[in-house]
Amino acid sequence: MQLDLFSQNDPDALLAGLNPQQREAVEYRGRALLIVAGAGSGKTRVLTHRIAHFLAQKELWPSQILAITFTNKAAAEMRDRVEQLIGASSEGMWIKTFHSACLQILRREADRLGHDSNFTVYDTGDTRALLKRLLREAGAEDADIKPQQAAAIISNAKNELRDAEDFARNADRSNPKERIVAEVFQAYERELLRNNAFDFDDLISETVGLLRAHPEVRARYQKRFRHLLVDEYQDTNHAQYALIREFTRPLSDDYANFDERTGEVLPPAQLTVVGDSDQSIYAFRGADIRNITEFERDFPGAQTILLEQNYRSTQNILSGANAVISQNPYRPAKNLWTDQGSGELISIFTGFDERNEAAYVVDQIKQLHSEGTNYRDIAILYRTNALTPSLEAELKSQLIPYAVIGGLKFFERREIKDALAYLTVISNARNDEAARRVLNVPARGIGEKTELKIAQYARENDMSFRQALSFGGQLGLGPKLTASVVSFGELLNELDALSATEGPAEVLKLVLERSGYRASLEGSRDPQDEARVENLDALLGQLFDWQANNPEGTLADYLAEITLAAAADEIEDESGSISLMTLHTAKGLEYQVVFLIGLEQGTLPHVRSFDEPGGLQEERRLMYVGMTRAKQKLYISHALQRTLFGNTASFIPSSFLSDIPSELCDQVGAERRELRAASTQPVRSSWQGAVNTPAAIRDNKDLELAVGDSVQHDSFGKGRVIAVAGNPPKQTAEVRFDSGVTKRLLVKMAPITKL
DNA sequence: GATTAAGTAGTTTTT
DNA sequence: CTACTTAATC
Repeated sequence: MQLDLFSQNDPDALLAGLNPQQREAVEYRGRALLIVAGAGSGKTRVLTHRIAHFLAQKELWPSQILAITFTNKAAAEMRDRVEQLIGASSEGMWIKTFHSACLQILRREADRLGHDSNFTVYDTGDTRALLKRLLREAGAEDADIKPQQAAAIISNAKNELRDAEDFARNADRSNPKERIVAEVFQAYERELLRNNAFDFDDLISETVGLLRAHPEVRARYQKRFRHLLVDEYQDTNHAQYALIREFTRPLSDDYANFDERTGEVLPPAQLTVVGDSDQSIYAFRGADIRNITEFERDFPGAQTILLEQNYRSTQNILSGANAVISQNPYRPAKNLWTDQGSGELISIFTGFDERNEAAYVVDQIKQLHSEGTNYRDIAILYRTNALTPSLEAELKSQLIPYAVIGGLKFFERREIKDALAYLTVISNARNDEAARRVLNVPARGIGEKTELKIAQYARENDMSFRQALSFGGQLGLGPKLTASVVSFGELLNELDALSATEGPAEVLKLVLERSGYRASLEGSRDPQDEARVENLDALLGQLFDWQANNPEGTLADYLAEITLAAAADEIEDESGSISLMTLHTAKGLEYQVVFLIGLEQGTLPHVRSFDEPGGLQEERRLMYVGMTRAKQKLYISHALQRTLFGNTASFIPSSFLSDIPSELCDQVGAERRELRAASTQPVRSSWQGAVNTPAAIRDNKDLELAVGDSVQHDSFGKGRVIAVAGNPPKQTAEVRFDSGVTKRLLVKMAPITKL
């Protein structure tokens, strides 16, 4: 405590231990500062020290600072570190993601946009479901537009700050696809408003619209936030860029803010951004790399400071990553270095297939663990979520604790979405989507026909779906159905009333009981429903925890928080598990040991990137991000064949692999050169050590071969069986390959197919 | 209108 | 391979 007070009173103490560039970045004062921070160069340290320095110098109060991070987890960490530095609470300081900062502003200002402050935030699933209905109603079947496509088009438009009218004006009317999207876009906006909802992209774009349309609101927030700090600036899209501008552009004289003591006109808020164009990996989401490359033009007089010393990785890892990223054209020269020494070589493993690759990875993990590495310091990273099953199977069989971060989410399960839909319609009576979702959950005998009648009645009488339930008697339904509809409406009203006095967790508990949902699952014969009850209990437990941490939190707060949660937010620092996640999720994180798997042409770089302009460069940046997550040891692996979505295909090693200088690598498994030539027996000798579970090896089942049969071998190519010996399962076949070599192969296990 | 069966289409990355 | 839609039957 004594020390904390000391540092608070002594801004210079905040500079101790920083390198000259970091120190400059902390001390710089001016309208705009760009910190170009290479991977692992201590940017969080610089940001937190800069904030603490402002506070220690008494230049700013905590409440005058707005810091934007990429995930809630990063925000929490930044808050912790600032508080440690200043030895006091950072109360009033906003450290949030773009989305949660905008959420808070919109909650406050919702009425200006025709929404209530308890509006619902639609996630991608909600958006897709709504668009699906609208597309159907617009008769888009023959136009062949999938909800996902429409969602992507609309999302892109919003990220460019183009609204539905704008889109319709510029749409190509002769193109039926575009005409329908334009039409559906407008209907979608109407529905969002009617449902008292915003989607992900609205949170940003509507806030920008709000600040532009209401100068007095903009002036108010500009007066409040005197300094804006933005992390991961290279991944901002146009809407986010525009938002930053609204916070930092001068106000007109009519709305100018004044310093209350001196009467001086207050200048606009100052801006600090941190980023690294080499780590820009969200172009698909509209991130515009020009935001960072043209920063100095956008903010005249801006200062740029480069952080090039890396404190995270060994020189070998760094050199490897530099070698890969330097293949990218139009890249500002950067020279990341470390004084930590060369460290271990990068291990590169060639697996026969994905199971063999998984076996190798898990084998290494077991060894690392036995040598004292904690599980939590190990991560396995991959390009796509589809690569996890083989890893999970192997980790499970070897009893290694692991956590898949992101991927198929808990909150996407049907029963969870049902329960949340109940909470949504209770918290936001205008939300028809949620009401319709649970109309017949559990089964109440209310089907599609009745649902349409209710919806129609609601539309004709200009009321919400939920309100219309009370008028069930006027729909011309049978007595049984009418009672069912009306009592469902009463159930929602009753739960709504309870939510005024009870906390969100109690409400959920009552929802599950009084709706009969829990009872119906418990009484079901379907074995899946047993797991569903457990999941609901897990949700309930989680909500009770949340309520304990957020005693003032409302249902709307809870629902928004879980829709805005990022994958990385799931990571528990105290866990004793290794972490599995995509390269995207891994951004900003670091681990002692990193396994980068699936380094094949088509996986990383991904096939879908091949025909996108700049796609390959973005893939290379992903590779760079992945490699630079490793502190001590980096393993990279690829498989010669992989079974994805049911079919098996051969893959050649990623072109990124050959960009890594061979003197930095320790080639485990077959030599790359030889594999390409397919001239030696590649795998057997090399991966033997890694495989300790025969089950993980390929199994040809009851393949029968006879002399004269033609076979295709994954490494050796085509060949002809010249002899067969022994009996299954140890039967061997002697095969003469077209290349001239003759091999004896175990029929059951060899990577061969009969032609 | 519910339940089950068969068929079909789709599979990057995410706030 | 699976998740989802459609079709057929109770």
